[in-house]
Amino acid sequence: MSLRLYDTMARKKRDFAPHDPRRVTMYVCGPTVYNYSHIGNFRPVVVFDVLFRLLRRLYGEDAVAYAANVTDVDDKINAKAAEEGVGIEAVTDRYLSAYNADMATLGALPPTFQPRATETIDAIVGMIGRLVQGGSAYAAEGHVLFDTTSYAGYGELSGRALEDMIAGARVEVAPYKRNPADFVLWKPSKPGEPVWESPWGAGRPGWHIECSAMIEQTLGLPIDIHGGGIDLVFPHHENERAQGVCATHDHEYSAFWMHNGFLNFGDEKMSKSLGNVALAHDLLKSVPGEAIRWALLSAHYRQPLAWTDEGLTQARNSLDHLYGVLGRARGVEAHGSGALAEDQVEPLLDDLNTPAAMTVLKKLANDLDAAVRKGADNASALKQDLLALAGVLGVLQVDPDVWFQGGADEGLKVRIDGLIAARDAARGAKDWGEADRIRAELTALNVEVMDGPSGATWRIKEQA
RNA sequence: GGCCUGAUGGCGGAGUGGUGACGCAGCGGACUGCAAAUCCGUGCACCCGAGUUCGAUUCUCGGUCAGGCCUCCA
Repeated sequence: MSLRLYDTMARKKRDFAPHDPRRVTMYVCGPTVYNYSHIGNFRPVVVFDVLFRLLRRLYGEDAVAYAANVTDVDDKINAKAAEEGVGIEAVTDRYLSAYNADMATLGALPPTFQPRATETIDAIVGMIGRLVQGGSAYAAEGHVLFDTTSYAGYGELSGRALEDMIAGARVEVAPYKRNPADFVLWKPSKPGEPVWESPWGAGRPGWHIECSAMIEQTLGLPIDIHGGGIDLVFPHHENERAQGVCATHDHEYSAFWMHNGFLNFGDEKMSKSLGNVALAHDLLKSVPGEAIRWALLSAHYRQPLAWTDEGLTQARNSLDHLYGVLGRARGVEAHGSGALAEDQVEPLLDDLNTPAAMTVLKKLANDLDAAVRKGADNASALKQDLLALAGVLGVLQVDPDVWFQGGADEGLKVRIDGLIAARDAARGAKDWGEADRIRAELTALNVEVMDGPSGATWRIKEQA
């Protein structure tokens, strides 16, 4: 079975075939770095990381070029920098490094490229120049605007007609626009804001053109897959596509458009204006990144995902179970072909069905557990399959001890080992009172003891 | 107002024109000094109405509800 992906433009699943199997290209819209990102920002990060991992398995580790950009020129960044009385680099550097650190904690591989808008200005100016020359864009009062009537395909991606948009336009139309739907490619900077030279006057790029130029510079057009949150379909991706097609005289800009659904926070939409933000940066202080990753993948990427404490707890419980199996299978050496078994990746090949893939993963884990218990000889193959699938999902990548005991520092570990030894001695002497007293002491340390045939093991309990 | 999604058991969540996955939680049992972990057992959920059909949760139409986009919120 081959990879099938839902294409927003076609509004159905299509068989995926890259332009060049030796260089599969994927681009995902990244953050605007003016603050810590809330958890919803990381859904596309994790979802497209799974796709990145899957493509690497299918086409080869070095055959996939994945670019995730960073917008580091923007009104909000300017505002933040002004507020703090620092240059925009101070703001963008701070939040970009936090973002990258959080991304790593969530188990996302670094993208092949992480282009920044400020490092792409030449390419942006060049692309705008081509658009002006080709008659798709025009300069007016220091701005350069894209002429939406110049591209007949405008509206095809988001499925809206230009007339509808004009009729429904609620925003006051700037006087220098020829058509209400025209959007800015270049605009003058306000005093004190970052500024770059251009043939149309000093200024800075509009948001949409940044992405198109970064794609062209890092991956080349057209690309195979363009991803992002579903809210970006219009206007951002519609505009990108219009620019990209007009600037390259190509018929397509991206062969596939993929969009992940929204993350909801309880009943309310998660939004900064409502103030119910959950910053991933804060969440990661108390919840393992892997549990957040699991929770983010527990619904199909196109479905809306309700973000709740209970969901996180369920994610931790599932991982506890899986790591428990791996711990018991510690002595089993995983070997096999190393290839992904067809029926096991099948859910992922079907438009990245991560919940179904997780079901397969749990099934493999249960089979492995039973095989280990019975000493069956298919244990190593099962372990191999389990780890291979987990590798595509980007989970179960650490030693079970790290998962269960990762929250303990060395001093605590020594203390715990001492208590366990004392308790073993008491149990050996059938002094149950003493044994239970020690267990209570361990419980107070947030440690849970598990007696097994080969001695007691322990783990850090969840921070409830 | 326009366009577009979705509605599955206590919770999460796949999938399918015909004996309703799976996980979490719960309950009963085994095991255990007692626990934990593990194992065995246990759940008769597919928004409403009409239609198509031998048969619909799955297809069609209508409705209700929820959500998204239409404004540089992922």
